[in-house]
Amino acid sequence: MVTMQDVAERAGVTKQTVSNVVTGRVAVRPATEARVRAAIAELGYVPNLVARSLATGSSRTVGLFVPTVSVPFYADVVEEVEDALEERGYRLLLCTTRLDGERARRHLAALAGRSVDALLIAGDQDLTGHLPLLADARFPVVLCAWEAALPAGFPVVTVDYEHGGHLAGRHLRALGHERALVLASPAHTVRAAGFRRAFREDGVELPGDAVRTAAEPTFRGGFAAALDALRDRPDTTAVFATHDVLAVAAVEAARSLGRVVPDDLSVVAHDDTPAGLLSGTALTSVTLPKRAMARQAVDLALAPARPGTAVSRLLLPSLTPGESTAPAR
Amino acid sequence: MVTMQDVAERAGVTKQTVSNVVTGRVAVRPATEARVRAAIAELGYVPNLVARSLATGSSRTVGLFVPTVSVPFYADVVEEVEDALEERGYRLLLCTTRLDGERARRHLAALAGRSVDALLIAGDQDLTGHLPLLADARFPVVLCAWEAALPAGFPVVTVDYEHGGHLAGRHLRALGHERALVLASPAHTVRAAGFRRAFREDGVELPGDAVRTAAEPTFRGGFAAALDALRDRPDTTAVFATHDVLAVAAVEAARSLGRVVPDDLSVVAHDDTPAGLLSGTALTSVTLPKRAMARQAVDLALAPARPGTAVSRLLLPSLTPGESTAPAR
DNA sequence: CTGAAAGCGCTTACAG
DNA sequence: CTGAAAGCGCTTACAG
Repeated sequence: MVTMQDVAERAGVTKQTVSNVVTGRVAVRPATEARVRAAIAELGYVPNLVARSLATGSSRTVGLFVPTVSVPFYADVVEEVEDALEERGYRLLLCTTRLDGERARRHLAALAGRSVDALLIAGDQDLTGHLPLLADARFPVVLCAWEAALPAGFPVVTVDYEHGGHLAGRHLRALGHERALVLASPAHTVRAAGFRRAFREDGVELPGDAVRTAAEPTFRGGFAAALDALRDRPDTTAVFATHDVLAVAAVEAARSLGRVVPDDLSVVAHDDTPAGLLSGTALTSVTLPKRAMARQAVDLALAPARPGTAVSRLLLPSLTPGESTAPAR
Repeated sequence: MVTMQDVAERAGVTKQTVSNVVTGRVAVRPATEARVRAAIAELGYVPNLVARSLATGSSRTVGLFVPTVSVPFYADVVEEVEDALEERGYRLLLCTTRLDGERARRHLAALAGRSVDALLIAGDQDLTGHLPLLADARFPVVLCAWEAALPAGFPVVTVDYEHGGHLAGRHLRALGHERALVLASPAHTVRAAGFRRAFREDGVELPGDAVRTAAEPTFRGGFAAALDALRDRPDTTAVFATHDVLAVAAVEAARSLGRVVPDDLSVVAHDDTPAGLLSGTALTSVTLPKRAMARQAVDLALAPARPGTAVSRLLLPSLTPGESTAPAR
């Protein structure tokens, strides 16, 4: 293995001159620099990043916890975080927790000891029991894309999910819908609440059972719940699905009842992840600013908090019109 | 920051005795070990992994290149690799290339300099131009889940995709199907070839245009191609879709033509990733041994190749029966 | 079983 | 602009 010392000898300088050339921290006379660069090329020298990390105290690596990458939303988050890190010269150490506390604990232990400069934790996860570990971690911890149950004491960059639900509700109200249902995952009560508020503010109080919770946030679970709800309340003209797969399930359930989307039923989805494409219909959807969220979370994690810096950020979602909503008739 | 030296002083020993306790490499007298462990606990000592890496020459980290994590198959591969690594005490550095050669090159550069002990490259990727870089990488490189265009000179762990197509074909022939179509992604010619071979071996030569290539491997692309094909050859009784999304598209296209799956049309999918659930029907599918593939790739990457060790492995897929195939009538 | 020494390959003040 | 020295926090033979 060729070291900085080897390059230095070849170029007839000392190794810190080589270091100066490589890091660019200190200016080097052009002629010297040329000799050093030639030596680097001839020897095929590659700086040892581990040695650099030990000397500088920074590993140029950031850890990211996500529940899974098998859910399109988190897959997108991972790629956005990766992009943001790459732009800043950092690498990504990925840990999927599968919502398993024990896994999270093991990963946390593996990250201790300076192997990351910061840790991003995306998605509602049960951190109970790890809070002490996290609190005296030797690196900054930033929470990202959390909807509820935010543990105190950590910076967080997330989306105003309540506002997302509100946007969906306002959109449907603007189209004249009155009898609406919410098809929700158990974890999405905040989104449902925002939706309800939009209707209330516009003079329509949705009944208590307007929110139908799917036993599972899967196609099957959503399909069953949607079928059930639409049979129960056949006069329903609009559905807000808090999750993309649930939206597809709602469309299919409506279709199986002989109803056409959007003519007979309007459907608003949440987050236009690739799964949305599967329905064959571009869904009207609440869109989350994933890229902005990733970038701000990374910036927050990498820039040490100084007085006057925002320690938490709530980003606004938007509504992307599609072909799945139409005026009520 | 508390170091090994601090622990040593506290316990009244030298730091290499602390090292012996921490690594467990050398036996330590129980009484001494107890004192050391007490000191570690009192001081909250965590070994600096970067320093250890520099001393040992191993970072206990493995890099993984995948085209993307937004495709369910690769999402699964990432999680399987992560599991395999965790079991062996390694961490995962993730790089998604997005099939962009320039991204791959940058990532490769970022991994040089001993920041990983090995690199896994999953999924057909265009490595042209990076081959020299890879060839004299300072760490082992293992290819995994490649279907075609295998660059020579690297160990590879992959699936016999041709055999997967063959399984699909045999299954449909066993059900008595004769007029079959293949709905394929441009990259899946190997799977289509295996399918064709199964029919040929059973006495049925599929016409040249039996393989329909979707312009894009998306729902939309597959839907259009399937609709086109089924209109073109209305006597078709079975479809082999080389990709899960294409299978869902085929089911939907058939339905839109008033045909019922599996009664009027049998559909065999490839790889039962979560996307398959969206169709609402459990699809009969070729199943890839992702877990075995990940484990063997990791083992191959971590165990230095010795004479007599298999340097490449081809794993067998299987066929998982579902509700989307039935006897031809 | 425990201790003293050298070394892993860099960077960082600090002189010149 | 360049050089000599110390240090980052570990591990690894090697004596005792």
